[in-house]
Amino acid sequence: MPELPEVETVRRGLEPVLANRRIARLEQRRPDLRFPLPEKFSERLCGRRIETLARRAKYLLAHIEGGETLIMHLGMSGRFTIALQGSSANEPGNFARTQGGDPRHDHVVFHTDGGASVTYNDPRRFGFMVMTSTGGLEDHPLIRQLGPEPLGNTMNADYLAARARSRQADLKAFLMDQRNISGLGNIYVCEALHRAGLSPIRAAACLAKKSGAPTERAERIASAIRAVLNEAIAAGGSSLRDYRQTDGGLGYFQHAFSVYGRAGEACLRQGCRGTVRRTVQAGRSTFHCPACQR
DNA sequence: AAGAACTCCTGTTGGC
DNA sequence: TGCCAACAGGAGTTCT
Repeated sequence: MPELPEVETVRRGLEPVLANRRIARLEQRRPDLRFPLPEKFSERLCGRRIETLARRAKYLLAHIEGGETLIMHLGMSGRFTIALQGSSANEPGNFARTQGGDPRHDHVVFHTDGGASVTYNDPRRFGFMVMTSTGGLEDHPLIRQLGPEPLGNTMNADYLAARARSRQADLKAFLMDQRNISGLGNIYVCEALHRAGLSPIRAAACLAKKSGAPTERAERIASAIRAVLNEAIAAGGSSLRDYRQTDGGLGYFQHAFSVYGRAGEACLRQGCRGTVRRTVQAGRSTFHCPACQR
């Protein structure tokens, strides 16, 4: 569900209430999400200060005083909601349901010494939380294999070409694979490919010349990825079903989609008379315009 | 070793 | 109205 822009929006929402605060109390309402929650979860967090709240790819990283890092992933339906002391947002009723989701799926609640409570809600439980030593974070199995941040300096046409050279997989699968480039998901891959005018079913190897040098297509997809992500972050992410910002508010980038969810509608590219088509790749929906994405 | 299929889980939607 | 299949922003595991 949440891709990089949504996770970054959540990070920005949580940072003011979590960074530099201590965990006063932890409510853990079930033993596991996708994986078991950390051993002695409460003991390892309570009384400790969260030094910083960072993001890597689609992961939130809470660096905890004492040398541990809490790695959190929202899966498909994970959501964080903040309730400040004296607010009624966490009490039963329609208001809470609208803001934070069905309370039956409130699995973990962090209470801070600043009087805020942060609730993790996740109906499908594809999300997870694991703890690891901060020193060994880069070697953690979940982190080690991640490709570069799409908004960082190392993600560029040269990198993509070198990585995609001689790859048989199609472009969409290549960009969805977090080992190649991290943080993209189904929505933003579809949007970036449309912006770049590239077909999702073209072989990834088209990004490189025989020499390994980047093609003009590689330049186009690299800048399209950056542009789409930056615009989506500026819009607070995309709200389709589950996703909400930490104040319960909606992101609004979904109104700026060029292809995602627009099957049968007209292509929005200037001068293109094509119609957006939905196909299925690797069991996931792909939206693209066959007329202008080649 | 790359690539594809299968899997986890709940909720919503659309067709009959 | 009910029932059932398809689908949903992800990605680890297991196969070929």
